[in-house]
Amino acid sequence: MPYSIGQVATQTGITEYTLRFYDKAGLLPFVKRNAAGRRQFSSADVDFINLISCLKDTGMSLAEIKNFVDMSLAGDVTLPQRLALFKRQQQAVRQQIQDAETRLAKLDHKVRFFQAACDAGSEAAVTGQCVLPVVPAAAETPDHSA
Amino acid sequence: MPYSIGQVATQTGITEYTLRFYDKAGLLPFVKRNAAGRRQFSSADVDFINLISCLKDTGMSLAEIKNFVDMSLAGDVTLPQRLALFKRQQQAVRQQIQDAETRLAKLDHKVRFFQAACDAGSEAAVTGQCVLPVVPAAAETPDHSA
DNA sequence: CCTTGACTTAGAGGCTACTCTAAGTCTTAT
DNA sequence: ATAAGACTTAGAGTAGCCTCTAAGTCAAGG
Repeated sequence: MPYSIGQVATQTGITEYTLRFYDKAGLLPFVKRNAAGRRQFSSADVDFINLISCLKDTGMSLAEIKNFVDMSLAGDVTLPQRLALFKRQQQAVRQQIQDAETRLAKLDHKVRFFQAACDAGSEAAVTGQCVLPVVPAAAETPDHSA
Repeated sequence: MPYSIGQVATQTGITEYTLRFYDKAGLLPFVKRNAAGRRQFSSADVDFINLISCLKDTGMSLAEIKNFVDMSLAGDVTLPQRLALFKRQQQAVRQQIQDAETRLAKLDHKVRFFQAACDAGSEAAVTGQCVLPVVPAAAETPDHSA
């Protein structure tokens, strides 16, 4: 028992507009139509759409995803390429996590800085305790601007 | 000794175009000009630009960053708001890391699936061992397509 | 003086990924 | 039969973020 586009939109949280957009873009070549030309999604289709969402969230562009879809349609010959693609994406996500952790550390630093500044009631009071400068402080230099 | 826009571009990896774009967008109101109207970046400016990069990488929009810049210029009154902003962004990044880990697990699963499929030489051979279906398999159903 | 090259501006163009409108078709219930 | 509501298409519009062009200014070297 197939699903309509509206039902899939509800299930996946992707709007009908976007689903049609993906279809137009060649990301959903497997979706069947009924006699009236309406899309009929199987639950395997829905699962695949969720996979697309997942890939997109890892930072894969629609073009790359289309590439993967095309490979999938091409059959078993492309298995090694698809394996390679997922390994690459795996690495990419690992890198993303590392980068995010680096940024988190910077944010932690900032939070400590602003906590101290808030407690002290002024930024100038804690400047110098923080490596990351905030706006060339109006408080720090006597100011000789125009 | 101040830096030119070209030097800052080299140092930060942000193109001159983008730096000017950021300036136009009000993200760099602190950058001074020389008599000829050319931008002169201090090293504090460069540090701040790196902070902007960092915030952008955490998913903050330029509009939000502008908001932060404006608050910084407004002085110590906005310290609590800035603290709150960084705390929010900290939480956002923690969430991003969690989400990335969830996706990484899915990718790991996919890699295992395709590794098995590659070893077996066909997708059909390992289908059913994987929750995430790949394209409504040409291999699984007898196929009655056009 | 004149060229080279780094800078200035305003504004046009481009890319990705939607998001929506318009006009029309199909399905279902009353 | 007809009205409501979910669907169809092509194509225009939007948002965010650059990216570049054109035309001009300025400083230093030959």
